[in-house]
Amino acid sequence: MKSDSNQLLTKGVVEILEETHLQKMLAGGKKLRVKFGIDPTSPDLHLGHVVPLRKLRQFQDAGHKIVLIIGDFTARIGDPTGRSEERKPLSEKEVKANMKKYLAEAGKVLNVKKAEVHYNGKWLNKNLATVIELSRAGSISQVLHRADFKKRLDEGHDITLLEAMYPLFQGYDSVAVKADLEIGGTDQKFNLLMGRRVQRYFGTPEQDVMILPLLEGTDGVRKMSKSFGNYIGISEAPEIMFGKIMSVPDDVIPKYILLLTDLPVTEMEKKLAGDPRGVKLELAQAIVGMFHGLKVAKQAQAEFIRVVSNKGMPSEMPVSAVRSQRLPIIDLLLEARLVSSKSEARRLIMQGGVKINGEKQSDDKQVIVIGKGIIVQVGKMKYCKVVHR
RNA sequence: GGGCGCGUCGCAUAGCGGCAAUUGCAUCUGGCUGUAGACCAGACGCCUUUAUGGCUACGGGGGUUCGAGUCCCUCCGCGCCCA
Repeated sequence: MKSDSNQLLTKGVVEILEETHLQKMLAGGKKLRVKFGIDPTSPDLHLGHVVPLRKLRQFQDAGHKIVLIIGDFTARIGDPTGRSEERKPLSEKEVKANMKKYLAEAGKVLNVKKAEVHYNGKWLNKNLATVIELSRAGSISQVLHRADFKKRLDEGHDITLLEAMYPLFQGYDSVAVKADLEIGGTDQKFNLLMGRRVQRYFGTPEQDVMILPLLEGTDGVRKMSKSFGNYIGISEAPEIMFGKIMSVPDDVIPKYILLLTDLPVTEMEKKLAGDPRGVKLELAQAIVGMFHGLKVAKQAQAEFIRVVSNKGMPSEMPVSAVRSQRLPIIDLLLEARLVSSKSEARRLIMQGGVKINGEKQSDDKQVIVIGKGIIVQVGKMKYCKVVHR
């Protein structure tokens, strides 16, 4: 148990403010209220989201209270962190539906039932007086100094006053829920610290802040994000998830081990030098196991080795039915939805990317007889069984 | 309110009137491999009788021209500067 509380503040943590204050609270046996903000616009969780969720779980296991804040109000403004995305206002219904899904997914890591869940619209939506008061808690110069605002202005983009208020709004959440500690990624540092400022302004005790690293995506360079297309979703099919983890560049593997698993980091790192593939298989199994169970993870691994390493056929593949018993190959590919246009089909055949029953096809004009069903392969990964309807 | 500028393939960029249109990233295919990673090569609007072929495309609409992403007018959207 002792070593646990050490790990709590150190493992996979970038920075804690105020660290000594937090240590004192823990040493005094205080049960903390640990705040974590959720964006209701993207219910699909990926491994990047799992990093803070795991940390929250650790706090939960140590007996602390997790307080989840669903930013239905702040989502309407859009967090100006990072790039400017178009932000469609979500209806209440959409938020509810998204959150149901989110909490179900988060439940694979966190014990959601034991956590408090709040919508920040509850205290921000109707209270103009609070909002006015809030706009005094921060200053223009302060906001302008924030790194990514500055960057955006320098790049010739604009920032609305409302966006500038974003950090204050979400900082007020800390007042509303009496947070002792807030957890977030490095990109959230400014926002997290604003929580402290707002709490001070409203005369309540200031929260501590724990900053966690951002996880790189499958490209190993940029942070994992849906818009970069480098994410590994936690609801993805086990085999897909397994394959994606295997494709992550080797040098970020230690980080994955540290942030996403309980595997011994230094030991694994040593092994990585000699047997990278083995370490990655182990990692992939641990992560897939976390969401799908160990048994499924083992199956996924076997499947990966069979299909990818040994270039075999997958044990299961989608089935497509086409209209006719005999079809020109191009129409066949199109009808089976393996390509999106005839031009693409021709191109793929030209490039030698199309196989039928394991045989490479090079004539784009031939007519294929379906018979009792054929196995069509496009590229390395796309398999499909085609039958006559 | 005044002055200036910008809107081109998923994103980003190039484009003295002859353009299916440059380059980078992403994507896809092939090769190679411990991997679906890296690296190398190629492809990347659609359709076809594959052709010095047809059609559709450069924010919307109109115009000039044999010919317009490129010039002109106008509308929409975005930005900068001054007030």
